[in-house]
Amino acid sequence: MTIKVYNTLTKRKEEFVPMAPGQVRMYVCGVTPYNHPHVGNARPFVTWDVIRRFLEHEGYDVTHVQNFTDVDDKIINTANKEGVQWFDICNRYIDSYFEVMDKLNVKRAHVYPRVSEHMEEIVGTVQKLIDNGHAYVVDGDVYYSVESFANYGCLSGRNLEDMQAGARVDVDERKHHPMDFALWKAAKPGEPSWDSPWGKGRPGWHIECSTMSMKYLGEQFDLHGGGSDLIFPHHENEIAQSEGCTHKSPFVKYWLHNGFITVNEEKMSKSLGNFFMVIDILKSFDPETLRFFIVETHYRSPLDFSDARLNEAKKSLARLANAKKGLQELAAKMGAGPTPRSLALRNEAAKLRQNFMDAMADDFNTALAISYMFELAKKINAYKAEIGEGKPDGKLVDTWQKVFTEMCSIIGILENRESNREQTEAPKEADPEAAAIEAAIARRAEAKKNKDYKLADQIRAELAAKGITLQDTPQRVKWTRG
RNA sequence: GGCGACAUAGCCAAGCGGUAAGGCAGAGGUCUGCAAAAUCUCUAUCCCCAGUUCGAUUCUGGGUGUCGCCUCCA
Repeated sequence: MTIKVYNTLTKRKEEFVPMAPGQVRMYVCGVTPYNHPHVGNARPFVTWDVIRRFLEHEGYDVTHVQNFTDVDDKIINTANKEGVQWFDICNRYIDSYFEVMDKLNVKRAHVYPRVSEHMEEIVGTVQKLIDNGHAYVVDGDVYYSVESFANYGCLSGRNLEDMQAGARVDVDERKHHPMDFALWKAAKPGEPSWDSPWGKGRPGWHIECSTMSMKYLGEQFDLHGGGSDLIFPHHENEIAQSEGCTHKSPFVKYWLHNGFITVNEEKMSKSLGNFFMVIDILKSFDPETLRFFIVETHYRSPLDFSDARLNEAKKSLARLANAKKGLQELAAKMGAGPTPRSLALRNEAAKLRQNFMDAMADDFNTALAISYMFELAKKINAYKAEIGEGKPDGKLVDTWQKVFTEMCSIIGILENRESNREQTEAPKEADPEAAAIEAAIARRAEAKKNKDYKLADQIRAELAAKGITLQDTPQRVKWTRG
């Protein structure tokens, strides 16, 4: 199947053809571990997880590399504030990163390189850029000379003159050009530093990604992703560094960028202080709901975050979960032979599957793809109602289960993971009034049995007054505290 | 100031040349002692103005509005 991707580099949707047949090498910009991941952080990783799942589904052998920027001002500041070592901060929040992403059902990357573990290679890249005439040394700092790289601005669609005119940064007199950026920063007192030919210091922000991506994926590779705020300067600089180093172009064939999560239509970011940490969201919503919320919208569109939106996602997801449950009930019945109706439904299932795959192949259009999951759910529910107590077409049920499971595994939802159950079930066990409530339910059942509906309704009303909602089901009476 | 994106039903959100997927909410029905839950059915001419075209939500130009990047940021 031909996959199309929107390439930021060319600003077009292009046919995806990996450099080596059957293999995809992808690099995703990871986090700076100085705080717990917030919802805005979660979006790219869920997005890239779905991309990876789909590519793997299509038979590609995917190598996924994602960095940790563990040498950074924000980390140093946090460490100083807490009076601990910088690496203590990193370890704490890297652990938190994995904990959160595991809950969100994000597959682990194959390699998680850290800046602090690649100093030799980084110094090597900087040296090479100096040797190639793309960088210069000033007082222990090393800067990249943007004028030395003809293609500077190719990714972000800017040119040096425009940027200079609107520059908001203070001009450092020592730089050859105001837009020149640091590859290596001379050490300041009290900061972690590493040895280099230019004296003790630490790497600039952008050089790590060039160095580490090339180390693990080669001098040129297929996919590079991240939030769209990274297009400039981070990814622009990566291209300048990597191509300046190797003289091979393109450094990356396809650049993909996700849109932002906003709050009240404003970008959610740590600097604006309007961010929500994932661990806090998970106190009131299960991780699958958050994942579904993210994946319900196309990855390049902005996505506004709120409890109301999350609640909608929760209800939508419950609809799919119900269909899945219905399907399992059908499967438990064990089937009969086909009917004209069930044969037609089998064909429709194949069509829906194809539509789903086509949507995914069109720049990973999860929003469209998921709409076919809902259509499938509707077919399942309708058929289940039609046959009532009768036997379903066994092959139809098999087909549905296969298709539904396949769709779920690409989107990464409804995969029966333990973590999804944890919080929906747990609070009830802990409810101190559980015994009293169960007793009231038993009294109501007795009243119903005697057709004393007045008493039964009264008991229900009393519980409702305490915030307990009852739900009669064929098996038992469920109750929830709302 | 420079660069870029977006504007579709009450809300969210796909589609991007042939008269609008899906979800939430709402209305009506089924089921249930009644509810709840579940489920089924129904609900839009696509910001404005010009133009291209047999035909535009979809292309072009001009407005208006919102957002992002240019400073750490996913």
